[in-house]
Amino acid sequence: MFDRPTSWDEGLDDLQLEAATHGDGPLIVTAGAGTGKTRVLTARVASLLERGLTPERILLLTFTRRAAEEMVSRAADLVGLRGSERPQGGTFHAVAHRHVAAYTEVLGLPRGFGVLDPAGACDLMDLIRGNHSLSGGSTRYPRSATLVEIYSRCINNDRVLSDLLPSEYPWCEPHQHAIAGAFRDFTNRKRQSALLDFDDLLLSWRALLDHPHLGPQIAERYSFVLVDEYQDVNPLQVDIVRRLSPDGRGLTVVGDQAQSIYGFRGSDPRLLRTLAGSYPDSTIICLEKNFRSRQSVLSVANAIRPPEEDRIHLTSDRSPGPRPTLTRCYDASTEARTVVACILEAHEKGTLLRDQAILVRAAHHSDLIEIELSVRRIPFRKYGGLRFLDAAHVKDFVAAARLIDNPSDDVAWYRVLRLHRNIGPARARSLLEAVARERDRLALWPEIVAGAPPQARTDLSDTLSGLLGARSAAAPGERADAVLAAIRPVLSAKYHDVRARLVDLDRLVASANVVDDLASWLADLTLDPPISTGDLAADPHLDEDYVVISTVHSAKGLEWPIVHLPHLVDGAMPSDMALRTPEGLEEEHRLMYVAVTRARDELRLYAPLRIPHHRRARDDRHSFAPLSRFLGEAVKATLDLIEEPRAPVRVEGSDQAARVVVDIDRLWA
DNA sequence: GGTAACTGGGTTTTT
DNA sequence: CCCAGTTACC
Repeated sequence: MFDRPTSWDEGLDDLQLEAATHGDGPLIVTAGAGTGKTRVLTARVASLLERGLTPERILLLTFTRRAAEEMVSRAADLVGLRGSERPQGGTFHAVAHRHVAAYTEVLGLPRGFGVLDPAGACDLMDLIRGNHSLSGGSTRYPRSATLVEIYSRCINNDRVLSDLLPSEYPWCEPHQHAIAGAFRDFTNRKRQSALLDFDDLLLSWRALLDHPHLGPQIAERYSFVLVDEYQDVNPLQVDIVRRLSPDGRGLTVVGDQAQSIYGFRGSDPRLLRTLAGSYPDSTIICLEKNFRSRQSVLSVANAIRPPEEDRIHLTSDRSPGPRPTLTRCYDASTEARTVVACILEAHEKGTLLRDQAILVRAAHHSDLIEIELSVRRIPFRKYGGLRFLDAAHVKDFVAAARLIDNPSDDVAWYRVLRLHRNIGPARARSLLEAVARERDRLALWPEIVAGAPPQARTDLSDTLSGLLGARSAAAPGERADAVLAAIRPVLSAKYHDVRARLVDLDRLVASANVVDDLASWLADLTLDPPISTGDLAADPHLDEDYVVISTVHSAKGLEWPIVHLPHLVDGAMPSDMALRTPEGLEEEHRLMYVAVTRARDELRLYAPLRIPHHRRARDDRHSFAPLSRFLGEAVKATLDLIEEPRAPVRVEGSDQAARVVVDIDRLWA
């Protein structure tokens, strides 16, 4: 019946097996870091499939698309399922997009709606903030990125602006009225432009599930709904899950409160804790057996695991392994040299570069390390931080491509118009006013050109006629090609380093060759942006060896034999940006826990005495201790593991500060 | 009235 | 390095 290379239950321990084979009552798996929750989910999907459940009846919601694909395809392989018959899987946003796009009429949405990414949302907010006395004058107004953030928080946490503002954004409170006006305008403009931002996707999905007939019908399509990383859902996503499985039948949720690190996106660790209460007949399985790390790494992890109700204590059968180290460095550049020296040392002892990762709180914390790596010609790859889609030229291209299918898209128009010389914000705005959104503005391009300043007309008409021409190309690849051809001249005029940028775009265009239609390709690109241009490259060399640099957030769910954690200094880790509220510090604490538990064998902590940016705590922030309490815990735990410290080691222990100096000679080097 | 070119201050995390 | 604010030019 099934062609089964390996059994899906192979190597699972009793608890994991229990979770994987659980019946259809609500199941909550609390899984500490490295306890095999991915394996459990995969095995559960495989076991359901083996029981004969049709793949379409299973929905797997994950945090990244990669995780979904990995689990779904592994489960399918385990039971020998082939081809197109696969369970449905994806991020909340990707699945929302799928459902919403299938029911546009019911939702009163335009058929060819576009997806507005966060950067686009900022552009739109920029476009309208002037109308709401949120710019100009001598006052300092919230930046458009902040406005979008506030907007998103209101939606994802179901909180009213007047309630959210005083507690979370007190300095914006004086502008509350203007902000409310801007938000109203913001939603209107999105509607008029046939655009849905990330929040709208979730809102629309929830609305669809609330539909009296369709909602239950859609929910009943799935006998089993599995949610990964539940600690990172926000109230809006909780609503969606509840509607997909009102009584909890067939619902499986996996998560770890101590790894909830997306508060800024509205998630709240309490949502996992209170879930059991809302499904009274739920089964809770708690996984504490760690299969990833050496005991010495776990000792540090357990020491800093934030005290929660679940009392998870990780244990491992693996040998203790080398003790974690904490290295104090004089400043950030000493630190950079130290980290790189450690990487090289491990490399010479036989650890591949790609088995080592450098994890940082904020993308720019690795700046000096990146320089040091480049100088020493050590290849590295960076995840998190600036994304491919954030590069100006990529945004230009995507905007131009969006106009083809959706000529009412104000955000895209605004960007494309401003690409041209002598067209700035003000002219772009007035040109847009000239042709009503309801008409096909791309076909009416001569009207737009006529309104442009004379110096800009030739370029503008070339671009716009080129874009209109692109529309007649049938294949998505050809269309993308034509779009690039249409904007190539203006790009050359705008960027002095066009050549490098065109290489990126050529690669992007090439990837459009294998898709069915351009609009959904753009939506996919927006919902799951490639992390770097490298991701678009056809075939990465298998023998390629590089160090991974990643933000802790982007490292979630991943592991490496050796993990380096630099920049453990107040202001950086924990980030002083997070210290506005007590919950902020708690989340930083969990972030540290996530970082530490990425290590399989070796953990190396680095703490510079000073960092380049001399920012001081502001009045509206809680002042912080010289060394935060969780680093103190890590230090103590690390010290406990050091049997014979190499002198000179100095320890100053108090609740406020505990520090070790291991590499004191570095100070004078 | 609007654009381009320059200056100075500030930099979290991401679907 | 990106953004906002300023100034000099069209």
